Amino acid sequence: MFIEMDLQSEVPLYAQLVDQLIEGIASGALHPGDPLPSVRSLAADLGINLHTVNKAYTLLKQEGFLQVHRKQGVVVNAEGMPGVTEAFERKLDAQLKTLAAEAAVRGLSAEAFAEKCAGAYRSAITGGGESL
Amino acid sequence: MFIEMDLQSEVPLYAQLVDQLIEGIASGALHPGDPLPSVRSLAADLGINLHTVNKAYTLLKQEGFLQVHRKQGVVVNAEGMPGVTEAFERKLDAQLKTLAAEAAVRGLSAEAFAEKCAGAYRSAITGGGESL
DNA sequence: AAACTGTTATATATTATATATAACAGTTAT
DNA sequence: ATAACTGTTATATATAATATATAACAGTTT
Repeated sequence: MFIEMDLQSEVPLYAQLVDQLIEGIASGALHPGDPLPSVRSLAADLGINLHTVNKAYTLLKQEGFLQVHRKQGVVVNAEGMPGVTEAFERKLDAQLKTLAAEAAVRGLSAEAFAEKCAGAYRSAITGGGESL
Repeated sequence: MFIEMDLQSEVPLYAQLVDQLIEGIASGALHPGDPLPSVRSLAADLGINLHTVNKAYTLLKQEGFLQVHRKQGVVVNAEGMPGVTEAFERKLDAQLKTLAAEAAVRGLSAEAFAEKCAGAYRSAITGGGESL
């Protein structure tokens, strides 16, 4: 598995897992229909509790990223990913505004900020290594 | 005051206050040297506790956004704002990557994401109203 | 002297996070 | 069918984060 937990991080473990699974889908490491490890085996691999994994799976299921087939277990939603909902747009706008404000105050130019954002998108869909 | 607390938000009150003060500086509503309300009066205005305001002020002071003159009280750092530190760059990169990954998975194009980011920066430095 | 400033200390209540153990119904493989 | 697995649910516990309440202190300001 390409997932690693940072026990020192201020980000909750279940949130780290949610983020990394979405990044896995964005990068193409995970495709619609792909099976995911069971809550117990993934918890064992990561050295965390079963319920922490289950919380992440449940959140991703509620948002439409994952499905649970009674047979195959948990899989990446084979019917496609959720679109740009109003709730996501609100979250995106709010977080971008907070980040942009601090960036501007610290003297990061609009162009430099834009390049950071573009790089983050590129990094997300290629998975990992930064380009220039 | 231009600050409003959302008691229903999942974002902690002290964090909402931190964000809105930084946005106030970014938009030009607050300038270096400008005095801020006392922890007691601002807490009373917002209907929250003195210690919640103090926590926000303390964080902003540690990061270099605010100063406390024994006479004038708390002011926006008159010696200028902190620059782009490595810690901020790490936080910015990590949060942008998370947001970009979800945006990409949901089908938001690189161009649409870039425009959202540019709009957030514009919105931050003008303060509020969205442009097109 | 009175009213204010940030700061610190102590205490309490609520919620979020994470773990532990156990059990259930359904599925898969031996 | 028995055993091993699946997600799911329930219960309990421990720790940390968040927020409030009350009080006090030293230093300013009026």
